Amino acid sequence: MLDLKWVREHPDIVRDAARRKRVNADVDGFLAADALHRETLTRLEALRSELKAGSKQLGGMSPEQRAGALAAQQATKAELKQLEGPEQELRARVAELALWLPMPPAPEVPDGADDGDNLELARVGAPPEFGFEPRSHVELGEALGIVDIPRGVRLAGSRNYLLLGEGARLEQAVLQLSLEHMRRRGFELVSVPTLVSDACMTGTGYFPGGEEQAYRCEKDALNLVGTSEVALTSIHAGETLAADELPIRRIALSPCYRREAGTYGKDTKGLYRVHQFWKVEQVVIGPADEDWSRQEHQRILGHARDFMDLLELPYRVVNVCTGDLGQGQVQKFDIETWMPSRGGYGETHSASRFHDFQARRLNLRYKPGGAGKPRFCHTLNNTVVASPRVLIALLENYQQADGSVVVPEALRPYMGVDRIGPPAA
RNA sequence: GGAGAGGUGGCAGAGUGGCCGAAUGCGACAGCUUGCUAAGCUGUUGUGUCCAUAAUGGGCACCGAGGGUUCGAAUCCCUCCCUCUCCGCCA
Repeated sequence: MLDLKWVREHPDIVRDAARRKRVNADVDGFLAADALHRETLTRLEALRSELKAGSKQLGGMSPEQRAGALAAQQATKAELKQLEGPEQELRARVAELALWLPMPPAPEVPDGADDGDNLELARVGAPPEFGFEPRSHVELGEALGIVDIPRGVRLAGSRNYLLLGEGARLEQAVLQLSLEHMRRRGFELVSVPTLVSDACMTGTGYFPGGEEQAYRCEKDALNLVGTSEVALTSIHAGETLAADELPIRRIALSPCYRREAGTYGKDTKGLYRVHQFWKVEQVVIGPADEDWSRQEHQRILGHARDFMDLLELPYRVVNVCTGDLGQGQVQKFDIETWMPSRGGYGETHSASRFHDFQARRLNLRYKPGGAGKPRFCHTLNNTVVASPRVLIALLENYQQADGSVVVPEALRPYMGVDRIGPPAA
């Protein structure tokens, strides 16, 4: 959500943001509906004022005086009734259109149509050189008996999978290591609901627009989250926090559910694009301070980079272009990790900065120090690690000629072994 | 799931149709008094939105949410949500 007063004063900036972000927001439709609504509201409130004053007088009148005054009151009321319907419709229309307005991207966001136009900012580590024909994570995992996609599909349809034995343990090891990694950085671990209300989905910006991507439990009007960001960011919705409570830095470990509608034929092989996965997500709620917000964005990006360094995986960081930016995001950095079977880098992390976009929708505020009025917080989030996607990188980058997979140093205390396999002949 | 009770301002708590945007108390803020602390006295103290403005002002809305009755609703009616107590079920 944008500050609607600001939108009225800067329609060009919003139009430009919509064009560059390739989002379908009806800026002019919004402006027209908004103007008409305010005009209607002014007339309506004038009538209400009149009616109210009349009612007050009626209270002190004698029965004879009443009869005449009542007729006038009823006429005013009839006129009021005629305006109420249109006013409500207009108000709803304005609110609906406002939900689609895009947050203008930060100045350093590159212009572009899609992820092909993202700008590489850094590259860390080198892709491994294999003295043999490297295998994909699917080939490795099936041979080792730790990944079973056909049976996963049998249980729950396409894009489902099973991890078994050392595969499931490797997943738990990465997740546990990441929790410890973030604990050291002062983040509070929270266990959150993964079935949430529409208010949470709308508040974080996933609705309207993302309904097709979410699993919906219609009976209870609840939605399975695609990321724990939704719950984590919504925790203090409707509250006014004290300045000294900020920033709030939290992580959650949760299952994530995505329908992946409209991705038929895309990334169909393996564990890259699946309906259900685990993710440790970092969310920060901070003060309305652009400089702080930018610094924090770098910090949460850093936490994820450090984690990839800990796993000793080659990755790069990209500055996501306007066309690949979400409606509410002001700026986004993705971490892409080297995946030999793709012959390239695949997205494993996404660090977003929202300014006050989510906070406005959630009505998430804080009282600045001193006697200031409450202000909307700034929110940010980034992945710490997501599995099984990270397993692709681990299995493929650490594979050996004999089909075994070396466990990176940092994971060994959690795994109890330094190698998975080799597969039985 | 069944039965009952209840949701009022930062908090506690009155208010059963007009004099209620809401008593009273506590808290908070400002001033006075006091050698310090404590106490006492006086005053102020909700939010949102719209309109006009140089500051300032005015209208409207808000007593869990939405709808209804009425000239007029915190108060009456309907629906929903949430909380508490008891019973049932259950990881």
